[in-house]
Amino acid sequence: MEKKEMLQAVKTEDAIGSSPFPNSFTSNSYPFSSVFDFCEVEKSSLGFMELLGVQEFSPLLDLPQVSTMPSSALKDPSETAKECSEVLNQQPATPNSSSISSASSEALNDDRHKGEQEEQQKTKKQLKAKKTNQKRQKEPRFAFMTKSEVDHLEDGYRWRKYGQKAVKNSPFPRSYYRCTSASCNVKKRVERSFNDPSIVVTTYEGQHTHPSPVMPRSTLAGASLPQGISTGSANTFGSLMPGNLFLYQQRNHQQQQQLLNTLQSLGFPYNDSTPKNIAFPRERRLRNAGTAPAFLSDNGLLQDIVPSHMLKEE
DNA sequence: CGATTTTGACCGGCGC
DNA sequence: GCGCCGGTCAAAATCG
Repeated sequence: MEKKEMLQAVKTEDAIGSSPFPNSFTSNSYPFSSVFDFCEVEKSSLGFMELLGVQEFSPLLDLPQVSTMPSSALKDPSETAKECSEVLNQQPATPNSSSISSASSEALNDDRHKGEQEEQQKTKKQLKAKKTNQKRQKEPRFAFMTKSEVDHLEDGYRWRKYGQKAVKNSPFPRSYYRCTSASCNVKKRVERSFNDPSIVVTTYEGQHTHPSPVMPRSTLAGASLPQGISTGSANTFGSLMPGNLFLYQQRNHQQQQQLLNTLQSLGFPYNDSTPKNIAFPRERRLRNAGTAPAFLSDNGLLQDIVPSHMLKEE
């Protein structure tokens, strides 16, 4: 019911100002009017998982040289939506994009020499500093809000959890995941809204450097991209969308179509000819055990939307 | 037994 | 400088 309200609450006035979109998202093909544009997709109470909103943000981080970033302007608005403050927080690139931190940390360690340990720590820190510096600056991030019983939504990629932290002012922890594929450093944060525990906020960071292991090649990864959207970014989207859309189509053909239209209007790389045969490894069982009937066991409504040859294809 | 999760420690950034 | 906080590491535990 109140989803609309919530989304509006989350939607901030342009905290990032007139920031350009990432290189890969031109204004033509990706018609978000501001960084925090949302699509309200559906407010049915049917689903256990609903796509509530979509954010694309941190475009500034994609700029090649981000040396003079007014961090104050990028700091999260903090008032608008506490439950999403983390998502909105831009954390843009340290003001100095080079390697200052690593140098200083080395200096700090100088007096306490512990032989090997020190060296290890040094290298660790250097690595970490480099890593974080690079990542923080470059990776575009996308936040999705879904209504779901499960925290970690299946999106076609394999993730390894590498951390969990308590979220301030929230009883729900935030989990940190990393794509298990070697050389792919896409990250994902998952947390529950503290206002509405049924809502899961998933934040993706980075671009997959490989096709989804679950939906190999012809699915969403660049297959039907509007002009100007790179496959890299599209992968980030594409990897994410199917899970949500899939549930929709289980529910109602019309709703599914409506969702597709909405997403299309937002420039999502998704259209009718996009195959939607997605495998659901784990959560599938959970869903089936819960409110969902056995709709996931076959193509079901899938056939209403997807041309049959698509379903066969893989 | 390898892959994944858990969890406390650690680090850097930031505000005061 | 200090403390808080978000994010990450990595050893131990757990899972399949």
